[in-house]
Amino acid sequence: MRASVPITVDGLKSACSQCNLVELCLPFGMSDRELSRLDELVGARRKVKRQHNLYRAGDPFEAIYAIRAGSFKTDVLLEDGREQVTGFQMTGEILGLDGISTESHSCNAVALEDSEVCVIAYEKLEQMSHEIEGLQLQFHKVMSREIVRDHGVMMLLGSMRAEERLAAFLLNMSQRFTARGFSPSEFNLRMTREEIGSYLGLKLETVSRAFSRFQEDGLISVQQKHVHLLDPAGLKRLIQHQHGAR
Amino acid sequence: MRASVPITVDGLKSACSQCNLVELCLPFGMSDRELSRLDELVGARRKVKRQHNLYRAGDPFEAIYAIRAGSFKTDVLLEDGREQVTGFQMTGEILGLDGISTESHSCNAVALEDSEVCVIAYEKLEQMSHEIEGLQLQFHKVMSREIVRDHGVMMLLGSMRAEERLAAFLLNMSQRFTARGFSPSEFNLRMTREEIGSYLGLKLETVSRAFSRFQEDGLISVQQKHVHLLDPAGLKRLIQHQHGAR
DNA sequence: TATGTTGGTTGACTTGGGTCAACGGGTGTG
DNA sequence: CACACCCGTTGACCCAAGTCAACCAACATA
Repeated sequence: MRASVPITVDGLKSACSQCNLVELCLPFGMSDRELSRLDELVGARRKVKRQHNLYRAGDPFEAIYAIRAGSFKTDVLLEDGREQVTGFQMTGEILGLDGISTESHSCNAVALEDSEVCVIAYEKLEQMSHEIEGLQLQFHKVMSREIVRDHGVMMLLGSMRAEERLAAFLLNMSQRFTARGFSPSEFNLRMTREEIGSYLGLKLETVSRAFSRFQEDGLISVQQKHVHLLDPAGLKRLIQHQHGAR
Repeated sequence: MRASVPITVDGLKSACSQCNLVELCLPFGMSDRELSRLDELVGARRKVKRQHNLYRAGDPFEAIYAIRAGSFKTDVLLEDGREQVTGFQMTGEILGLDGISTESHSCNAVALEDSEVCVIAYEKLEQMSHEIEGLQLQFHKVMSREIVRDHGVMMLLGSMRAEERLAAFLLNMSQRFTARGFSPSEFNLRMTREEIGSYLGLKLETVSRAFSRFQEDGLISVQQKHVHLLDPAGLKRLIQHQHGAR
């Protein structure tokens, strides 16, 4: 199994006001004055090595985390060992919101590559939300966005066929890479076929076959984790007109 | 199609401090003093007739809603007409949180029976959250609970077989009816087989067959929307040991 | 540089749940 | 009170995706 949680707290404070992820992360839309006050909020950074947990289901909830570098997956486990990946998170996205409701985390967060997060003590966030106008609103928006995103995944899992799911997944990845200044059409996935499958409610073989099919059809070219979207419009079309779907 | 939105605003103010849903709803865990201040927050009640929309995807976001009586479903639609029910909501539960992120609603909320909601203007909620200690925390918990709930549905859609899904659904309904002081083992569903199917990612025929199967096996007795859980432990077992699942 | 291990692909076969169709019972409306 | 329509049930058939298995490529470790 995985090694236990490595807590590597850097002494250096993170500065939101200096961070190039501002327009993706919690501080989005806040004034300069508010931003500088926000710097107090972010306590420290923490490095998480590939395959290590940022937190586990059942851990007491104390902080939320903004991804500064790298990427994560979150998953929930059933008693009988079945796993469901509930999301993949990239830089600027917030992890740990699930923990607020019961004051303990309800899922596992695992780094897909060596990563670094900003630790935001929840108590402090609550307190500063009372003071900083824009922070409360922005935090609510972040939570709301997570809810909307989850509804999208439910749509995908509940009413799309295998190839539609993968197409939607690839387009979503593309869009998120684009928002981070990377190529919309060419990127390296950080997760395995099995993790993609778990997220999409499919077996890894089905994911692999769908990749191959897309390649045959000239929609993409894939080699291992490297994906090149050759015909994004074609992928979109695939989702819209269901081919006789469920 | 459905009739357009009927806005029936009662003049009478709702009083959280007088409401018997306190321990289920937004005010949960707040002090008496805080509770009485909360009464200002809830502007008016609004009645929504069966099959009518409380709000629709695209509507500008202005308020969230606490269900005072009745029940709702929320759903998202794809361009090609596919529908996915994202949730069923009962008294004391909060609707509309999806709207915060983009300032417009991302799903439809439809009453499953003649219902009534408390209208909570979002602006006012924001403002009062700055002032009332417990309100902000409680609101965050409500949002977080929604996220956790959605993860549960993703688990269900992504890694359970048809009968497991229905069993999980029935146990969830039972638990929620219990929390509202109704029988844990006998209740009337408010939604059709098709709506259950959409929620569970199944066709209505499959839902119907699973109901029949459970009845044959002596786990439940069903007649139309009336359900009697004869062997809840058996239903739980059905979920835990997958019978050779996907 | 060898070597084990993990991740990905592909094929052959099986099956759970979707599809199509017929039918019967409830219920809400005029 | 009657009629229509919607809702639920059941059967027969089919297909998308799961299962099982073999194999290969990449990569990490010795």
